[in-house]
Amino acid sequence: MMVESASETIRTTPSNQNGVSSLSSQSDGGGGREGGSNGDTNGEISPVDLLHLQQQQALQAARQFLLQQASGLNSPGGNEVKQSPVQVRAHTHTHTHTLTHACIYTQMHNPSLQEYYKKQQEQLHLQLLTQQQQQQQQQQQQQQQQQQAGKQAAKEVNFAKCTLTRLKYTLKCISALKHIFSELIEISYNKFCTEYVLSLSPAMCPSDLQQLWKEVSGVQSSEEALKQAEGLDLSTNSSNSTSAFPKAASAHISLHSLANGQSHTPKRDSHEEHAGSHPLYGHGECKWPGCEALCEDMGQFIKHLNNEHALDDRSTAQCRVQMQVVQQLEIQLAKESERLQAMMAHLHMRPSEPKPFNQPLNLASSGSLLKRDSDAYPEGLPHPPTSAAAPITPLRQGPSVISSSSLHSHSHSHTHGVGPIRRRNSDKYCTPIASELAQNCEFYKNADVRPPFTYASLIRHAILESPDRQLTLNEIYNWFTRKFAYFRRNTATWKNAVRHNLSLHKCFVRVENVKGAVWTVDEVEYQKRRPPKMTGSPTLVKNMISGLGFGSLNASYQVRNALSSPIYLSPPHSLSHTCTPLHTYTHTHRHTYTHSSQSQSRALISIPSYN
DNA sequence: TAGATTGTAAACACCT
DNA sequence: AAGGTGTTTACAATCT
Repeated sequence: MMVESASETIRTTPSNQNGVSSLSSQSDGGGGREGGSNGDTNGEISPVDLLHLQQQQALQAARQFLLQQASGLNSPGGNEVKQSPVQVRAHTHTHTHTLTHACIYTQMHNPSLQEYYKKQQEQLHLQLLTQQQQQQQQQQQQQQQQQQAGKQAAKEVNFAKCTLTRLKYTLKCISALKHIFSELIEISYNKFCTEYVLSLSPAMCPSDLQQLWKEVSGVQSSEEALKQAEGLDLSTNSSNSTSAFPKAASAHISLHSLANGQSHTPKRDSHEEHAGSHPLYGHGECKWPGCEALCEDMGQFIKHLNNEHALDDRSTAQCRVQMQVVQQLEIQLAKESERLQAMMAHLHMRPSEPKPFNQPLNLASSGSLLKRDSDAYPEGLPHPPTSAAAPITPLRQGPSVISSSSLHSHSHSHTHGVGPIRRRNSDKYCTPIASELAQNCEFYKNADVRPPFTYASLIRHAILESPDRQLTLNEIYNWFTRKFAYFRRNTATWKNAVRHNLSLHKCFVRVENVKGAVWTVDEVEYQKRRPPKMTGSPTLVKNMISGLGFGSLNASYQVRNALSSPIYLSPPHSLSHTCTPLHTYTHTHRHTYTHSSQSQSRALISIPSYN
């Protein structure tokens, strides 16, 4: 970003060639003050002012030239450097410094430019000498004019001499500055390399870095680079380093490839290489770390790859560095993910409560509680992601996640001032429970956040997720505790709610089994539940439609009911009912049935046979 | 505003 | 007797 803005500024700078007044206003390196109305309103410029201007012009020219040294390295054939330094307008010193660093980072990794840079330095020297001569000539002319004028001649000559002395001194300073800059360029590059690896490898000790860079970099020893980097003022350069980082980072490490989970291991397989695209080739450049060689087409790139990045010690070392980079990024990702979960868990947890998030949780350990946990995820059913790399977006629907700080207040029985949590928002927000759980599996496992689903939908999900589409009550309990950290406490409350829901909703059918009673789901009854109207946010509706790939609201309407647990589409039994027009449903008051009638109705319900 | 839905609590019965 | 399971009722909050 910084580099782009810097180059943009550089491009626009030459066009800003204004008059003297503009120059004088810009020439103040520190202030940047407006105006420049320092007395020359009559258009008459005194020799002293002229000398002063020339002196400043010399300084600005030097600054601008250094700028062009950095920015012009991309276009060696450009003639900008031959432009008269007097005509060049300079930026403020701070800006120049920043731009120079930004450009340095992006340019100096190419060793082929070193030679060009030396030539530019020679040209700079020559130009400085020429400028000095011109200024001396102008000085002499002015002195003659002053002598002809007769008045204050001696005084002005003395002043001019002093100015000339100052000018010479300034030129010396510029020359020295130029030398310092040339050294700084190398230092900055090495410093960048070191800082970049340090930023990616916080766990790596300097000796490791030294070893890595010693193996990879043939330009300068890493020890030297580290020494020089340590010698730099990090505080003053940090902004420049940071701002210049993205472009520079891309020069060494193709982050695009990293994002795709690809390593930079050279693919020497001809099949890979001759494909339409290559992870190491993009935008006409070789993406090999630190290469950026221009290749017109894939064939040329392949040739370049085989020639320049063949299997040798250097490529192997670079590969090792890249592996370290990827490793560190993965570690960093894991740490950041853990931090995110901790933050989210904290934001939804009373401070005084124990943190179940910290409990070691995994399916293997918690699953031991289950009798049939080994077949809890049969093939053909969507297994919830267990990888820590699973996308964690539990709060993308903020209101759907209920603060558990209020949830825990249910211990105060019937004190509804703080009150138990009502109404899960999953239905309202049309979130398919299976996809939600699949996406945020790890989050709900670890964070003490109440899942934004009703007990009924959760129970149904648990039952239908099981291989036999049936679970005992205890297995349902275990599913809750296994899937949600929130249900690992206050067991009496939610277990009672589970039992309550199982008994209350006709969609849950109790079946006497050999091993005892198991619970199944009657999809017919479940679909009969009055669907929430789609009067919510149009965005939610739209997202749901687009997310599910259905084109009509009616379809999404049905899908919402069928896909509150998408896996349930698979049984033909339930599938046949997902197309039932839901608006024709007439709800029956559930509280009116008696125990006997309920038992009777249950007896009449054919038990779904998913086997 | 009424009715439906949902969560919570509790009482009770039955079973192991 | 204790605990688990299942049923039912009551109440309140929220939503339609």
